[in-house]
Amino acid sequence: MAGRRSVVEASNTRQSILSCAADMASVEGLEGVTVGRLATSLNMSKAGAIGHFGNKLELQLATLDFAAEVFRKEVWQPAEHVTAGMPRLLAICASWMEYADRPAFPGGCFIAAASFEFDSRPGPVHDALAAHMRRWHAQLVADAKTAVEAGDLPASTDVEQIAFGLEALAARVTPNRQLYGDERAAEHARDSMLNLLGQRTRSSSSLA
Amino acid sequence: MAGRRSVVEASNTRQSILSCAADMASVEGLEGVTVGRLATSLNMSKAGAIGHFGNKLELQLATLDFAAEVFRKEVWQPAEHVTAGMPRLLAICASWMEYADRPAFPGGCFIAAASFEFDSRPGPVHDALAAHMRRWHAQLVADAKTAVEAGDLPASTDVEQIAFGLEALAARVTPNRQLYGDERAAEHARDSMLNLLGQRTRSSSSLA
DNA sequence: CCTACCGATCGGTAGG
DNA sequence: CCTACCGATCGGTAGG
Repeated sequence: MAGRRSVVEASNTRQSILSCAADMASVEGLEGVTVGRLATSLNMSKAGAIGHFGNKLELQLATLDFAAEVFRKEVWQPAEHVTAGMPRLLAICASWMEYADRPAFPGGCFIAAASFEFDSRPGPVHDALAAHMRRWHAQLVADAKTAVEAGDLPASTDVEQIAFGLEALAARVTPNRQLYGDERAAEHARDSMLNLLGQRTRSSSSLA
Repeated sequence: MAGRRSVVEASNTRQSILSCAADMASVEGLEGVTVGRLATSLNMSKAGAIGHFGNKLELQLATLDFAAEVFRKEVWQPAEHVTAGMPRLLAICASWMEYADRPAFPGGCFIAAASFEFDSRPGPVHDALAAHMRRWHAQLVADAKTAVEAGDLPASTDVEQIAFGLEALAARVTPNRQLYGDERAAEHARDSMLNLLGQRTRSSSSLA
């Protein structure tokens, strides 16, 4: 083993560490990832694992960014080039629910879990998470506004309420499936989303 | 200070410990409550604080039950004697959103946070939490069924979807308020709930 | 990226 | 309900 590695190897190692940290954090929380167990799980020394980041806070921030990038690629990127407004809202809901149904991390959606872990804990992780979520929230609000202007949502629509509703429904998929074994959680979320968007099709009850 | 206390005093102490533990857990998670900091916060010794429960797991289970009882009293009890079906669903949503808007614990709704902390962590806390939530879920489903039978919801209604949607919307109030300062989170949740229940009143936008 | 180490805190217990 | 203590693990660092 051992010795210093090349820049490329170091970058690969860094990604491996972040992937492992994100997996652990999705199950035990971002605060629950300890340097010791992370290193053991990677077959590395503690100094080797944490050295790429400096300290635990920086590791947490890097892990959050890693998971946020996965989330962006899986949920937002597929809908990026869809027509703004209702078409894009529906595309986002579709990719979001596919992701919620088959999450990239063993403990389920990382972002949803982190938003409950750090909502009442001030600090850099809270702030970084809020910044990510504000961007996504603004995107939902913008598309809802466009949908109103296009006449796809009633003029009386509260676009903030729409965004809130979609976020709430998406986040609940993991806990409801994992807590009381509701295998249809993503389907319920999807149907409720369509309901909030006025696309009430109670019969179209299959995913994908 | 010190010395053993009477049964009544011990019971009071026990409640004080649980109240303090629930406050801490609502902010830092149930796993984040350490015996040492709990004791310090209570001006007690570690042995004094944990002695009432035996070990940390038993403390966690007792804290969960404590918070669940607060939740039951605040959310379910006010609606207990309301007519089953849609009237009771609306009453539950009302008390639920009042509670979400003014939660009993500094970190917000304890139950919602715990359901994200323990959804992917097997063990006694997961199981106890799931048991509580299953009871509440069954209550929502039962009232939704009654509402369908009474004609207050369409015959095609998926009652599981209704329960899922209400749970999702209620749980999201705390994180959205605390992460990006949405003071209208409870209001958005309430309006979305009414939407899911077919009581779409986009103009009635004031709480309580 | 490793070994070897630091002080602090963890959950828990013996004994009073 | 306290003091005093246990081994284990925490985050972090020096030095190579």
